Amino acid sequence: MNDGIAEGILLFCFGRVRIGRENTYHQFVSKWKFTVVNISNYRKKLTHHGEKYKTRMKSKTGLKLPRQRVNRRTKANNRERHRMHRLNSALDVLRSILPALPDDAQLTKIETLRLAHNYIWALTETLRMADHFGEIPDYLLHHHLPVSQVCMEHMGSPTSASSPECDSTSTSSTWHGNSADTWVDFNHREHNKQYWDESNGFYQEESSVFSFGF
DNA sequence: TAGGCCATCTGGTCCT
DNA sequence: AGGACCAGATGGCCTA
Repeated sequence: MNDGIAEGILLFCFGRVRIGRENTYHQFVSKWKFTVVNISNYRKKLTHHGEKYKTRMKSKTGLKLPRQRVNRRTKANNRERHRMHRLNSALDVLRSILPALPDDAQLTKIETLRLAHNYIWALTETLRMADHFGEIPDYLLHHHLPVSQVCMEHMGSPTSASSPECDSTSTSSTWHGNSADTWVDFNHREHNKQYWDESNGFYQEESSVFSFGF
């Protein structure tokens, strides 16, 4: 894979990154440089296992449970805690292999999954286009196109059907939703509003132009 | 202070 | 029976 293709993937994948609750996700991609998220800088919760919940448990139930049941519940809680830790570890691994943001802001869980989804789709699309045309498609590198237009142009392809912006098959309200999400055009540092367009089945941008180029 | 994100607890369900 | 998985509830931390 040459630098042009790699760059195209990065641009396409990071074309939009949710900035959500604060402006800590400064959008930037240094050419063909993947930065591993500094997981150690991620704010860790200063909680002691179960300590802060004992009070709630006691007041909520108000009952003295049989010792056997308490033991079972305790073991189940430990298993569940370890299961969630494994899940979080897997998410950390996923974050580490995704093209990372330059600062140490860590992607949230949902952002990690969405970015991974975008990334896989971009890789797949890039390979498909490279295989078909022998080069990276222009819209990944130079052209300024509305995202919806790019998606519409590829609505027929199997891979594009799974694109977050193009997915018209999903009925998940948590993925598309009906509310506007705030995204950033990282090339222009502009905040754009996206709306789920029910009639067309894709995100419609308030801003009409989306840049894929530097 | 409200809202977002998170860890944890909990009870239900399914599977081995 | 016990473990895995799931979703709802709860409360802490952080930021705007």
